[in-house]
Amino acid sequence: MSEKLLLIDGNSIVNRAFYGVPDLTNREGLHTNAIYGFLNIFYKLLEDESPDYVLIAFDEKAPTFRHEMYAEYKGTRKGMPDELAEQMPVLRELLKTMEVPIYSEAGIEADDILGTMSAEGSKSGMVVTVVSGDRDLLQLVNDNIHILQPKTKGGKTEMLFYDKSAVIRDFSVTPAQIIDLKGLMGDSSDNIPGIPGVGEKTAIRLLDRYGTVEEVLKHAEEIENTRARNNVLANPDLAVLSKKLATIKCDCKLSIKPDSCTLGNVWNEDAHALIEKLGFKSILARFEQGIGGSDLKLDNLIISDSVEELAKLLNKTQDVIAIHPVFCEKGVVSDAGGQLTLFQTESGGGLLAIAVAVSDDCCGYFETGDNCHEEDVFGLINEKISGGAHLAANDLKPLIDYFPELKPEQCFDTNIAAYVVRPIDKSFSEEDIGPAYLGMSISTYAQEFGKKSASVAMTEDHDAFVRYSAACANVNLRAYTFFKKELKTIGSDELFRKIEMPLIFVLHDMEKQGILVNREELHAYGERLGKRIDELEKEIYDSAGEEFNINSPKQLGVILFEKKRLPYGKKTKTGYSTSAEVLEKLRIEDPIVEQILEYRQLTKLKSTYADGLDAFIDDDGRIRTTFHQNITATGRLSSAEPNLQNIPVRMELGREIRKVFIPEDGYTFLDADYSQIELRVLAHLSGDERLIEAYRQDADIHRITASEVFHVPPEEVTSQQRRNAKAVNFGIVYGISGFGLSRDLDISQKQAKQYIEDYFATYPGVKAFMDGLVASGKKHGYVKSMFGRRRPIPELSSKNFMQRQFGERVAMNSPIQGTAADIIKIAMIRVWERLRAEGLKSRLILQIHDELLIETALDEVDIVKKLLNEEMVGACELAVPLIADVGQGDDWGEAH
DNA sequence: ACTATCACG
DNA sequence: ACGTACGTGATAGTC
Repeated sequence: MSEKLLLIDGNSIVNRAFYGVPDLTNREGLHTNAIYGFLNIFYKLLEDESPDYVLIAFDEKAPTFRHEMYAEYKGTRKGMPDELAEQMPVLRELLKTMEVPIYSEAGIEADDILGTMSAEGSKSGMVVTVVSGDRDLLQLVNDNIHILQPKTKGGKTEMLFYDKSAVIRDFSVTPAQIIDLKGLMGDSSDNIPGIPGVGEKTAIRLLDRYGTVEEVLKHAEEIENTRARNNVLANPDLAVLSKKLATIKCDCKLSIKPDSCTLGNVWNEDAHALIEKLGFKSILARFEQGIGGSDLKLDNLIISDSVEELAKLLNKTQDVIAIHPVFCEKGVVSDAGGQLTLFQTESGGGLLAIAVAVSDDCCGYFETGDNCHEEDVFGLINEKISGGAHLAANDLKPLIDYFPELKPEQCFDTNIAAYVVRPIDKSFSEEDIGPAYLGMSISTYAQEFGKKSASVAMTEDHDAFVRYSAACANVNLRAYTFFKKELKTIGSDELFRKIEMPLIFVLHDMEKQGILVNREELHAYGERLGKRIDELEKEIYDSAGEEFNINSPKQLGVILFEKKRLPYGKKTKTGYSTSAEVLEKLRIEDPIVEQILEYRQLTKLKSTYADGLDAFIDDDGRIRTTFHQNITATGRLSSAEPNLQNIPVRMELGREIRKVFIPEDGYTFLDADYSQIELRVLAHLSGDERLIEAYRQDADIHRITASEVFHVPPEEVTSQQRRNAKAVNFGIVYGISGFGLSRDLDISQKQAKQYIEDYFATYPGVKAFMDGLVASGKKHGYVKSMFGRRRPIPELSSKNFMQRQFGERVAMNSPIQGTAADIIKIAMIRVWERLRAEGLKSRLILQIHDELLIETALDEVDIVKKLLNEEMVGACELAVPLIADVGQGDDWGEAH
């Protein structure tokens, strides 16, 4: 294996870190966000690349230029903001302390250092990776040199890998031609002029034909396109100059060589002290691991296949048991325990093994087998649970059936605890929690075992598997202690204990119940759609004059906007927008538009609902969704596989599908939804007197709003005005913006702004409340719901105007949406508990954000109707009445 | 794996 | 001058 050289463009990466990481300061007031971001990227690179040699190149402070005589072109480079500038010397000092080789030299640009080092490294047989966000660097790529380009994807930084073919793929020129490309088209961000009038398209075409700038100039007279020819002929010197400016020097005289760039002890004590001073808690955690070695004292790990050993371990605590169970995938043949067994139990798979932690130095790993049956394992744990022990695990919902005596008060789901603490994160498993909160990093499952299933990993990499499982149990135990305190500190303790933990049982039960579907009816519906779709397809091909894929926005765009020359409204990144919003406006232009709109609607219904749902019907005719309790940033639930929270209702044809959701024999449906819960929550939270009074009067809130905003008496409000007012009310809840409202109502922004102003003039309490939320969000970095549910909003401190604007809307919306989510969760728990306590057969089966569906036994209709209404209305005391409308029917459509 | 579109609250 | 309504999930097409 050849040796690896990692070269990092310090300035480029620091820059990205600065703009990508929200503002941070340490206790002395020094800005630290760029340093923090840089370190994280650097550690990740070390892990991913495991290089033999490393060098970080910086520009010297005084800007110097590759070609002094052309300084005028590069001289307009913007200086960095002070908040970043003050971090540069600190970062360099830190890197030196970390014994990381860095290099900069007056008169030499970082680019040229990177170019020279990569050339030398490549020459001496190393594989070179250059990390930079600067596209110029792509010219260095050859068989031994590639580039990693950081790219921000939804908050996370990913690295784009560039070898020769990737460069050609993305830029249509070879790496060597990058400088020619810049020579022709220039680069405004780098102040390279290029030839005026020559853009990317022309430049690529010319290079494809002639290869280099020099050849293009030589053959300038031959260029067919007149405009391009004249442009080239007018400015040949600029092209030569630009190419020169873009060319990175690979033969600088540097005082180091690639093979002297060895990494020292990154984790030394001085570096630790510096990082402590910078206040990077999560990085300190890495240090402890780097300096102190393993977190898990594996000497104390009991590895056993005997149930007696498990009993012994469990007897060491009365307090809390942390577990990490490992199940076999459904229907997989496994040779766990030495023999071939086919596992296929109700819950998806049999228990293969379980790791148990009862105290920090007392942890066990047990595999099931002849000496340790699954029932014994759960039996022993259940004994402790009956004795009052608490159970800590990551994702408890799938385990509920194994612990019949378990009470919500004994539950500690570490996954949901982490979600409550920071709901904007994407994953909350043990391997996320360990590094993020507990200062320990366990290697991830994917790193250790790739895509292997649990049963395969367990047999093929047994030692690693034991270590991993035990580490997870250990994380759950530590997380129990940590989050218990943390939840109290942030005021989310009750929310967690009184709402989220009990809800696990409710959701588990709802998922298990499922909802009955009339299969025949669903098929008939699908066929009906299919027939009409076939007809429409023919009509559309007819109108288009050719056959094409109607489902392809790209092909459809060509037909509509190129062939038929319809006026296109919006464009997307990739082409014309063909969204319903755009098509609606083209209805009158051509009959094909109408046909496409109908086609779209029907294919959506058929693929997602008719055919899509059919695939989820279980043998007993019921569909079982999964309710996710840890997805949304606001505290709402989500539903997946299938999603039963987005079954059509707004359009008649779509609504028909609700007829196939039916109660079983002897049952009927009761469905209740909150009336305008979010606006009522807003009335309560804002304390706006007028809004509160309106609701107390049981007034038609949209009519009242219309009356105020459009300055007409309530009785003279037209239906159009009422509709518009409704949109304004929605807008308020979403965190209003003039643009959003104007687009929704198809009115001018000016008019929309006026509506908003009039609204706020009418309800000054709402205005004050919203302003307060934004201010508080900016001050604390988060906002809160009525029940203590936090939503961090890092966007509020973004330097990007749009991001910040988004953060403000989120600050206004989240407490409202979050409180509504809290309230219905409380109602769900109470309804579920009462159904149980009163020994009723009826069961809660769905939640759709503000709606609950109960499959109700016919002889229980009256009592459940009453109970459902009582618990929804009484879930929480607000300054305004909370109202739920209950309906009954023999299918979902009818009940709703 | 990403984008566009569209279903819901 | 920016280019935006809040929160989700599924599908099909394209890369």
